[in-house]
Amino acid sequence: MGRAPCCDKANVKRGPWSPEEDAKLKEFIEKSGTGGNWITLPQKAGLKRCGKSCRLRWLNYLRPNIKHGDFTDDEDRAICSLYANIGSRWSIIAAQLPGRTDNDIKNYWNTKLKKKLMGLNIPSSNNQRLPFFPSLITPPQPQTISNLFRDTYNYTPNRSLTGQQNSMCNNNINFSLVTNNQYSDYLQSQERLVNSLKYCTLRDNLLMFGGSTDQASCSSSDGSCSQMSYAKEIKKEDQIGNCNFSNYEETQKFILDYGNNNISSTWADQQKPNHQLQYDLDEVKQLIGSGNGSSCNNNCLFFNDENKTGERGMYYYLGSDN
DNA sequence: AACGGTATCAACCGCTCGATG
DNA sequence: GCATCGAGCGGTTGATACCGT
Repeated sequence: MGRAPCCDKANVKRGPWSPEEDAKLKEFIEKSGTGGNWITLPQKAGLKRCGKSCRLRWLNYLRPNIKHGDFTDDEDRAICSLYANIGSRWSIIAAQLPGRTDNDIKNYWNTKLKKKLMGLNIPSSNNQRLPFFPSLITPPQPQTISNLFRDTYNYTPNRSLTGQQNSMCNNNINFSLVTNNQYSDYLQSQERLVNSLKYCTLRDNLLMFGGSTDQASCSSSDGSCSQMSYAKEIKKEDQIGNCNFSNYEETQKFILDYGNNNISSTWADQQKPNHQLQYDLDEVKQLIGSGNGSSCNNNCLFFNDENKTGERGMYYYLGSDN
């Protein structure tokens, strides 16, 4: 048995709202509020509409300080950065953009922004290296950086699902070529990576994610840093796609800022690490290779480390050690 | 002017989650 | 612990505006 409908669909009006209905709803809510009950609101307001419809109309169109259209470059950047990190969590993204609704952002993303950022050529056959990078970030780029991202595009769609789940240190979220070879998933991952790259810049051979291009460099201790300081160490022959760190010096230390993973906090809050931990290369390799769902996106390295933190699923910022 | 294809976006649908009894 | 309900969410749809031929 299916769920009971939220209202009598035969007796409610559907489709576009008339100016009269808008005025009625606006006047009622401004006068009486929603009362925390959308289901009974239309009856009280004298509207022949479903409560859900009223709620949507109010939240997306009638409530004060709503902005429509004309997204700014800063808003574009924020949307892309957030999408690259958390995916299509439109309500969370909207919460970071005052005056914007989740519906608006979703529509904007699906109809404009996505296309604006997608300059991708779809491979005509499997195992084909994908060209994409030069069209999105203005050349010339330092060779090491180019190679870093080019190497992430060794697409091998026929790889087996068996075996260890490799985390992908490619500045992407859930770039799961190994665990999921569905082509659509691959495209989605690509899209997010492209979105990340669109808004990264180079400063002193460091890769900067998010924020404005003139954002000052910072130490890894202040928590606002979004730099991936190890980028300059990557060599062409490194196998970044499966997190092979073989070209790192064994004595190299990784500073990992201990962050929080409270998704409901504001975006700014999530950028503030609480403290730092220091790992050597072996530890990092071990954590990444543990197969416990570890992953890497933007400058965040996700893994479980119960030994040091006593908690699971926390994430860390890969900071600078120099 | 007519037509077909595409883009846009408001609105809907169905699901999940948390609150409540 | 379970059932029920409403709010909220993300995906999808459909009307229509726009554009090219």
